[in-house]
Amino acid sequence: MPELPEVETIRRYLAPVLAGQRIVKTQVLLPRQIAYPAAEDFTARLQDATILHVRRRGKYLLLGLSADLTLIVHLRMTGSLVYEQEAFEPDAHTRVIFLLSSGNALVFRDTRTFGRLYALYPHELAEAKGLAKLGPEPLTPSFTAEALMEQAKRTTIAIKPFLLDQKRVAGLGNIYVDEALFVAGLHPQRRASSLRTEEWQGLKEAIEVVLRAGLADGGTTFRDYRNGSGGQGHHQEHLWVYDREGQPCRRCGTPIQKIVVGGRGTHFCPHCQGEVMP
DNA sequence: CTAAGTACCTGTCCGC
DNA sequence: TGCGGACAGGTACTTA
Repeated sequence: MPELPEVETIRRYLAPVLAGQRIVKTQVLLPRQIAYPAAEDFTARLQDATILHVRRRGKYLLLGLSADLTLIVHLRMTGSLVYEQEAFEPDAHTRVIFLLSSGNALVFRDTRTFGRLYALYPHELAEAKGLAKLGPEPLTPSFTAEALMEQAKRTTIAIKPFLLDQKRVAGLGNIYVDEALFVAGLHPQRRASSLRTEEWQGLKEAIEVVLRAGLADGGTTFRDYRNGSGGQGHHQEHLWVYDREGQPCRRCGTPIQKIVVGGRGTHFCPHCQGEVMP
């Protein structure tokens, strides 16, 4: 579900409302979603910790706590993290509840239960397997066309799975990769190593454009995504290609096609997005 | 090392 | 209506 714009939307809402609050109690309803440490130790570590700040890296939410602890949340496909200000009853998909000193609660819900939570001390950060390996963060100066191009020299894969690999760029998922490739005018099955210098520059800028557009709309909600206050995003109303199979391209009117690339459903305009072999 | 396949889960939708 | 199968926004592990 959530990609960089969705996770960042959640972060922006939660950061000011959580800062300064103490975790009064942690209730783990589905222990297997606690990746590290074991659920009992997880709750013990968090007991009475104060939330200092809320940061993000790629699709990981990083809550900096007192006592040098970091509460890490990865929402994977269907997770949500919502600040509940009314009295609430856990529903069928409520997995973890953090009761806070304000009397409100931070609630982790997850239908498919792929999401993972960690409470780590600095020397344990490698327990969050993907976190340390993340590539450059888009929307920061570390993200450059040159770095992308350099990565592509050593691979034979198509540009679509290339961009989905979090080690190459952090935070992109299936929606925004399809959107970025449309904006850049690149066919998803092009070999990454076949892109010319100008195409890498255009792709880098397209990634920035689609991520900023998603952020401006508060993310994309198809079904499960909710922002930090439980609301929906609106970017699904402005997508170029994703989930638009058979509908006319917003640029040229040609029906959007859906194919499978790297095992993932892939939407593109056969007219606007060039050739597989340029 | 890369790359591809599979596993992890629940829910929804589509065709029969 | 009911049922089986395909598919879904992501990652980690295994295998070649």
